[in-house]
Amino acid sequence: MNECERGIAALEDALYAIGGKWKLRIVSALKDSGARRFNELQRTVKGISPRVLSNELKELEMNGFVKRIVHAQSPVLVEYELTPYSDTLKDVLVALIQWGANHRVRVREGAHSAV
Amino acid sequence: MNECERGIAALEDALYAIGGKWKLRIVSALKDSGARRFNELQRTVKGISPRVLSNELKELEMNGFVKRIVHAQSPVLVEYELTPYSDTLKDVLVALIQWGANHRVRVREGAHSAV
DNA sequence: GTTACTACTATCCTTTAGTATACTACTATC
DNA sequence: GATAGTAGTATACTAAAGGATAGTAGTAAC
Repeated sequence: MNECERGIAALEDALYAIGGKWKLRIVSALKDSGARRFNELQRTVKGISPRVLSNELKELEMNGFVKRIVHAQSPVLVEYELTPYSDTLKDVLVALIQWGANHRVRVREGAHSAV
Repeated sequence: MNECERGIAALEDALYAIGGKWKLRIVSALKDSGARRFNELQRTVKGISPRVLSNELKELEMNGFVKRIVHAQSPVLVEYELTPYSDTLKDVLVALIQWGANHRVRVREGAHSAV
């Protein structure tokens, strides 16, 4: 595996971790509101189905972005919250947002702007 | 559309522009070698089918990353090359690669490392 | 004991992404 | 005139992502 291939692999790991329709919306919802329960999240993240929410939370947990906290009293209460590790995404997300916002304007303008 | 939604939209534009299995491999191939013809690219980017290569090149062109140059002599020769605009991806790609490389190590280690 | 909440899982379906491969229209070579 | 290269397109398929909706197991309130 040469340097270029390692770069592509790292890139794909990163894109896989934050890619898809819902992951960043869930992270965003948790960022805004702190710990949330499953059904609360389903109401907050508009349009997501419980199946998809469940899958995405598992992947977010596997990637270390989200912690699942079970409060064992009755009835069982489960909360999801962001980990400190999720903050490491900040720089890369800011870079993506800035580039994306600029790109959006550029494409809207029909790419007439120089360079 | 509030600020958060605009951020998500910008993010999705960015992820869409660089996402998928092939876009960055094509960009990478063009970066390494300068202008390339269609069939050259198909040989360089291992495993891509002509259909997908054709689709991806059209999207890359629409996004302003790639320029399609037709040399009208006979036989017709078509070359694809990166635009200066494609350089604007550099910072965001570097950030993604660094984060992804770190994340890969972290996940391999079973996420035992602090934070 | 019915209703409603908790946190999900299961099943099925549609849509999107990607793969495989044949084919076209043209030019050039042997 | 058969073969091979140019730059793709067309058709048909599989695989992965996501959507819709019903159901489960438990608790609690009315």
